[in-house]
Amino acid sequence: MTHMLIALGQGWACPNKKSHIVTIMTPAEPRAEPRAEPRAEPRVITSDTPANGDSKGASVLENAIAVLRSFTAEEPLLGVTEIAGRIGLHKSTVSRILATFEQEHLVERDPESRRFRLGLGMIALAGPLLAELEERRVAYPVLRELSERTGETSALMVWNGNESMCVEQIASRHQVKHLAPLGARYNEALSSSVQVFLAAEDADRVRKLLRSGSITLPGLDEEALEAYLLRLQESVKRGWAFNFGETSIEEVGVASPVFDHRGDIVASVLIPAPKFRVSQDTLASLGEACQDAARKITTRLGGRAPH
Amino acid sequence: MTHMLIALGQGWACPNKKSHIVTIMTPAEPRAEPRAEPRAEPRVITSDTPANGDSKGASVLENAIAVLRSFTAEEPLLGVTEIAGRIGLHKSTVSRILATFEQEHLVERDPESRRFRLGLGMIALAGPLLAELEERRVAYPVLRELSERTGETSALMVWNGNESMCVEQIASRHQVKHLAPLGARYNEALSSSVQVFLAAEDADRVRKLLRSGSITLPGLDEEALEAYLLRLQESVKRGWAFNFGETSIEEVGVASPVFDHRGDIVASVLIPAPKFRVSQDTLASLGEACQDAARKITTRLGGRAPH
DNA sequence: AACAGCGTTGCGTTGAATGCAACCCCAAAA
DNA sequence: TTTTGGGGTTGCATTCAACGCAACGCTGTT
Repeated sequence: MTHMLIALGQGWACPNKKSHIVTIMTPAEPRAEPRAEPRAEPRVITSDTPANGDSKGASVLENAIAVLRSFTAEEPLLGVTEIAGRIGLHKSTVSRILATFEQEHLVERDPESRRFRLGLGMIALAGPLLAELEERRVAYPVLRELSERTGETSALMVWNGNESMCVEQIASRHQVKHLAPLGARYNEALSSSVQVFLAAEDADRVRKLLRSGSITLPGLDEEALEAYLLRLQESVKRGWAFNFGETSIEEVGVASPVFDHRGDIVASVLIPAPKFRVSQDTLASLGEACQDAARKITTRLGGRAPH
Repeated sequence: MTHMLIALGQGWACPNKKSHIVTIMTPAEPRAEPRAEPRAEPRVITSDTPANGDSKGASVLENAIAVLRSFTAEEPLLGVTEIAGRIGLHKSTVSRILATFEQEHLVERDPESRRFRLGLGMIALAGPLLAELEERRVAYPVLRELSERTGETSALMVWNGNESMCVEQIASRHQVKHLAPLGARYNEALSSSVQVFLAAEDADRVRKLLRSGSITLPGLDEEALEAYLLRLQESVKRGWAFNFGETSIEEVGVASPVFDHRGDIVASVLIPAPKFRVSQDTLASLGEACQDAARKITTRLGGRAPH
């Protein structure tokens, strides 16, 4: 148990939740695409492989989205066959989907390698959304400074679909680091950013979420539930929440809330880090740095802590 | 003719073009969606309306993309019927498309209004792309300062598909202002940002582009073409290009290039403004401010002017 | 209470997405 | 030079799923 951390900072109090923030669920890890084995098995699509589970019954749209999702920051350039193999679709299908996307500027092809990449049309699509996410841009320089200061990765998370989702991230300068892609989602109760968001919900709703399994808490029973609620309160008082290797033996995390002008929580600042690099003391200092950054963002957003 | 503007600043010289930058075409105005009349005519889809031109032959994918495109920064919340009316599809079709998107987090629904908005899944999709567009984030504070200083809208444009496309924009504080949505594309030769990009191409390629009509120049003939090429050179010397009501009687614009470390052009800073607010003198000062901002961004990108 | 507008759902038809295989193209190997 | 191979595209027939329709459920209004 790592509960006994010093309560410094002055915490935040239970606010009501913000507007456009809704519900879902999922595991935590790099989060593989819902469909298709990451790569392995080139999928020998012969007569007896009508479509194994994966792409089966998937509508064009779902397939198309899967195609778009196969582009990542690490591998921005992909070939038709490559994509087809990964998501378990036929070459020709993928080729046609890509052709449509290309014509709509959602993908473009690298002139030399002849492979595909996401096109700038995506920006246009996501534009209206990006415009709304004022927090992102405000947060960016603050996160940068935070990562500079702590040396660790920092991220801006929002609560969406009962999951904590990453909308901005600055990579740690260290070799070993926690790095989740933009859009990664987390729903473990013990994840520090999830704690921050749940602390802003009222207790009954938290109970319901945990009981329903939307938010996962290992060894869930009534006792554990109440202990968890207590822990949330402590986090509020402390000003930041932590996860000391509780979701994964190798990871720790601290998180702190960002509020809007109404005192509603709109985001949280998260610092994930490899456990070996963080002792309980350094965890506390990370927590304070995190809280500090979150406050800065809150201020720049014209927000204020609740109460 | 507004050619005789003073040549101050020290200009930039002809660089080679940057990597992922390709080709297309289109008109200039707010650029209505390729498909479907903006709104008018609710489309009385009766038996004798098989599908008039618009959605005709449109694949599911194209329809789906059209649905996503109907969300704008001005109208982020849309209902099924509303969307269906605009893009000329059946309610049920749109409803089903949205259902799929919702399940993939690409749209979500506003709890109270029950209407749809873009979902954060879009961020995840566009993420790999956003990560690449380092220029955007670097440019943001600079643009903000630029708009602050000039009072006008400022934008970051990139060259994509033989069109100049907006990837970042700060709105003017004035009531009357030029405002194009993120992702808006321009292909008129006289548009100032287009001039900046073309000035970075070699003359032969520019000739080809103009002759092919990919880039539009009113009254195009050999003479006009050579005059245009000369104008590009002047822009380079001056350090910024301008468009003094030449694409539209009510608009003016100035633009200046942003370079990467190799001296390749990667973007341009554009200040569009209503003509009535800008004299030739103020145009020059806008141009200088623009150039200044572009240089700042270049520097922060670790870039340098060519030569 | 009746109405009107909106979103969803079942159903039958038909059109379009799929898988396949042949083909094209480029590049590396022979 | 020819040959071979991998990757991408295209024509075709099949079949499945997307479409339009209309009926329904819901909510808020007159």
